[in-house]
Amino acid sequence: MIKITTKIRYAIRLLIFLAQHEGEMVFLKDVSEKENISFKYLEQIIPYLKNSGLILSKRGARGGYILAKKPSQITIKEIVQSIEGPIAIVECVASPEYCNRSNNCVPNKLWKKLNEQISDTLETITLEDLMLNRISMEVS
Amino acid sequence: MIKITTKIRYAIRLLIFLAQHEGEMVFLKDVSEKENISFKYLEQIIPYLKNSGLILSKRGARGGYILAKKPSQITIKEIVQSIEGPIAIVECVASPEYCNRSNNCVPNKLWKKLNEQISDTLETITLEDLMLNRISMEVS
DNA sequence: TACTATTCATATGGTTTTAGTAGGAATTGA
DNA sequence: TCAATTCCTACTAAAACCATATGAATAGTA
Repeated sequence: MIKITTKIRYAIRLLIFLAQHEGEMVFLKDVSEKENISFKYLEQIIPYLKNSGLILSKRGARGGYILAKKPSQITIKEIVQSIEGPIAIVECVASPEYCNRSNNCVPNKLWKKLNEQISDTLETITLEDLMLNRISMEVS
Repeated sequence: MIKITTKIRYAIRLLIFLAQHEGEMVFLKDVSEKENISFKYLEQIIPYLKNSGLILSKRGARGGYILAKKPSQITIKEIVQSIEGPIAIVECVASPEYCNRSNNCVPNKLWKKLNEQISDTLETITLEDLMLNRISMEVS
């Protein structure tokens, strides 16, 4: 049903690593080794984060990556969306024209609610929150 | 990331159909035609719902299906779980032994929170709520 | 200049999941 | 006996997922 892909999980761990080394240029090689994630796979994740303006890069020897914003200004939602585009647990919540049943579809409201809830939760949590272990388990 | 499969969506529509014909034996053929869902695919979804005690069946001519409980006593969570088992957006929230990082894993708490939130939401909504369009969009 | 370390770009491949289709056996009512 | 229905199981095409592989481009440094 509802699975978080490795791409997203790796992206978050990568960004947390960058956050923990704020100010320094970080080599992907180091992230790969310390976090034990395939270097080549990480390389494929990077472009999404760059295109969304979450990280900056520098090429060549002594190059690397660095956060483009402060950890407190990067939400989990941004990270997810940078990789997978708009959050849509079913097609029709993002594109009503996708399904002609949309108008009088009984379950539609359920999916919309769930979608908003997930979206809201991911939006309220930032990289900084993760770093500082500042996640309350209470339902907000 | 987080997609609702057709199996789950079809199951819910099937059950709503049964709920709308409470008391009658319903032919799968009718559900298939009225809801415009592949008959053969629906047939494959049925066993999950039967095994979870959500529906009862009668074989042979003039057989069919009927809800095993009142719509107010069937939660969306039950339906989802009947098809996909425990709700776990990442393996480690259901089976901590799955990943040895679990102990000091920074994102873990995020996934746990999101998982619980989804699980809670699905648990509070019943088939009856869907039928009566009784889904509030406010975040509870 | 040559070398090395790094990012960047693109192609390829194996496995699993998804979303069905298909055929026929078993059961039951008329 | 027949027709209508559920039940059971096998098969398949396409997509998604999770990588691996190769090499080009870039930049610092000796």
